Amino acid sequence: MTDKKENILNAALELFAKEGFTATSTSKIAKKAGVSEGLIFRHFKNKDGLLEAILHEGEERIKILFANIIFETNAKKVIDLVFDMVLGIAASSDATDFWKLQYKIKWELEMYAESKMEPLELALTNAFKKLAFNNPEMEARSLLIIMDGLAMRYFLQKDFDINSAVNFLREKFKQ
Amino acid sequence: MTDKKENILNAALELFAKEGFTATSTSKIAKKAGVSEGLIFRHFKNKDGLLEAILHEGEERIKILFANIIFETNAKKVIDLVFDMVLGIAASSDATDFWKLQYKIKWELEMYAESKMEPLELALTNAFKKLAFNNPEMEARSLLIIMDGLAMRYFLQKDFDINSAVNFLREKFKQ
Amino acid sequence: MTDKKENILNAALELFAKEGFTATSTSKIAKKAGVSEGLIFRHFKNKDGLLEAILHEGEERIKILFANIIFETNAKKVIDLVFDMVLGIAASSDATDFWKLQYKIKWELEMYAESKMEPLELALTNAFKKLAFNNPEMEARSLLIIMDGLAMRYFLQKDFDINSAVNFLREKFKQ
Amino acid sequence: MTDKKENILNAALELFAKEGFTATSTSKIAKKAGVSEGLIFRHFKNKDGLLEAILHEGEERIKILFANIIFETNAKKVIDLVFDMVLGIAASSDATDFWKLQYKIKWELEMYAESKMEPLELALTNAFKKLAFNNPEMEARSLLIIMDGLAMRYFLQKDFDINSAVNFLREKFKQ
DNA sequence: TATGAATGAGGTTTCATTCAT
DNA sequence: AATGAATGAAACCTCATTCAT
Repeated sequence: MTDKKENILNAALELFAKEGFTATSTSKIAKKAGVSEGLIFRHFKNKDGLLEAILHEGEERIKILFANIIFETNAKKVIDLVFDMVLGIAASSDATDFWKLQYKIKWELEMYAESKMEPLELALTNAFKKLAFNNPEMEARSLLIIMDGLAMRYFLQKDFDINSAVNFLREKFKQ
Repeated sequence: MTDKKENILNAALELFAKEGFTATSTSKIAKKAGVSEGLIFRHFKNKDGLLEAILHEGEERIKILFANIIFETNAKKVIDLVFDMVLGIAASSDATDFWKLQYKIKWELEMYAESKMEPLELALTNAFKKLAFNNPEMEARSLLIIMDGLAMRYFLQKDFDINSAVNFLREKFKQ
Repeated sequence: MTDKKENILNAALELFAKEGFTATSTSKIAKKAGVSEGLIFRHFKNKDGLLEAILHEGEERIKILFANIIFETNAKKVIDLVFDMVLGIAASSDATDFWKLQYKIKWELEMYAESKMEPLELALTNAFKKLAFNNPEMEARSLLIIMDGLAMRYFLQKDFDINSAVNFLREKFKQ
Repeated sequence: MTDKKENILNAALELFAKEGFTATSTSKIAKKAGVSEGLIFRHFKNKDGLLEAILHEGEERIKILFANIIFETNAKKVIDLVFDMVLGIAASSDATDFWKLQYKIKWELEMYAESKMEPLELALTNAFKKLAFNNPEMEARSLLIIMDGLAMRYFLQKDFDINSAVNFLREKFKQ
């Protein structure tokens, strides 16, 4: 991948995450990337293609992130890792941009990537089963719902204290 | 308020909730409302002014909704009512539009109306205190975070079974 | 004439003089006049009609102004009065608005009301003839041209010292 | 500069001069220039930017015009050249458009470009000094005021005979 | 007489996209 | 691969004007 193509991808990720897909114009992206507007279309065909490319790169990244959790065999550790993942979002501005885009796009395009989450839900279900929870499926689903709630707050509430919230909920899932 | 003004407000609410604020053009709103485009600007000055008007109406509606919970004295009932409220979202398409807009706008404009939620958080804190929970503040906050997670799933995941999720989590908060 | 009609006329005069005819919207006039926009059209049929009304009032005012000069029999006094008239423009903000509008409209609509000036030119020609000038017609015409130049500077040049310019030119016409 | 950019500039100059800045729509300019409306904004950002570009080109043109007068050392010739300049306006339709725009814009935007005229006023003052006039500063200023008066008449009065007026006034300044 | 709701045409500007180079 | 000129459609908004009350 050429430098300029990367620049476009990075600029678009940042802008889509900050302002949303529709509200970000290709000209703004080109300017931020230090590139002519035409080049965006040469590389990605159209604005949708650019988004697709970003989302595709995102999927790869998510797969890697999830892999670390899915291949964990210690049940308690699995649950802990899920909570850690949320804390990880807040750890780097890069990760923040990345996840914020994922959520913003979800809302703007109204699609919840259930399939992407499935392996994680399965891993969690399995962990809760091992820990002899009554309803491991629902337990797993609930945990992921909470993750979404936490992420939402972190992204949208200026002074949200994500650490104490995560710690508190972590305890709740140790029964 | 004249009929046509109402029509505009209704059309805009529906379209903003379905397509988002930026992606909805004033001409689309006018067409749906059966009204000339200019009338939107006569009544609301701006597209922003139209949004503000809708959001303002929304605040009033939220105040009423919350009042029913806040003035409940039975602690267990308070918590139950919060869960019921989430179920209420799914009960009518009108309520769905209303709440979906609230969430979509939050994401598009990146603002979490913390202040609006404060009275509810206080009422919940008080309820958990009465029920002798260890950390009533965090318990209340967590419950609201979960509400956000549930709403998010309901709006974005096609086949999400909100009822069973709510029922399961409801139990979790009975310790 | 009703109060409100007068208000419209005054507001329009002021705004047309300040911002020009095209650049002044009927809604701005209505707001400044403290009147509904519709009333402008009730009284004056349309925006052009409003301008016409103002211009018509202006003609009356000009006739009166000119009368004082035209009926003067002392030749030297006639010339002096023309110079005094220019100084008079600067004397009151009301007169400034009035004349500024006359000039602005001339430029915007590209019409020089020669006929309006004819009696004045005739009076001046006659005065110069009495004073035995070689070419009284051209002398009169030149004086009026100078008046236009002076007015233009007064209206458009921030720090223009109209008094000293008038005094200097006044001497020039005493040969 | 591309052909189309030039076309826009020319069309705008002509239309602004004929109809005024506010009254000329960008769509009219585009049509006359044989160009898409969007191109105006790509090249000049704004309608204001387009005007600025025209005015900027105008300044350059004025500088060149004035240079010929300012570097003249023969005092009588300097004064003659100023009168010639006015006659020059009427000589070509291109020059007419150019100067008409300068005047129209002055009136529409209410700004007299004193600084632009300063070098000319200085040169004239110097000329009158050399010719031993009593008050060379005022003499120079008056001459320029008269130029404005002449230009105004030429542009606004249908049948104005600029030649005889210029010739007459030219004599007046030979004392 | 006076208002205020309403409109349709047209205004400036932005946008995604194409194309010649 | 990369640019920059160019476009047409559509965006938001303003305007003069009409009409029912």
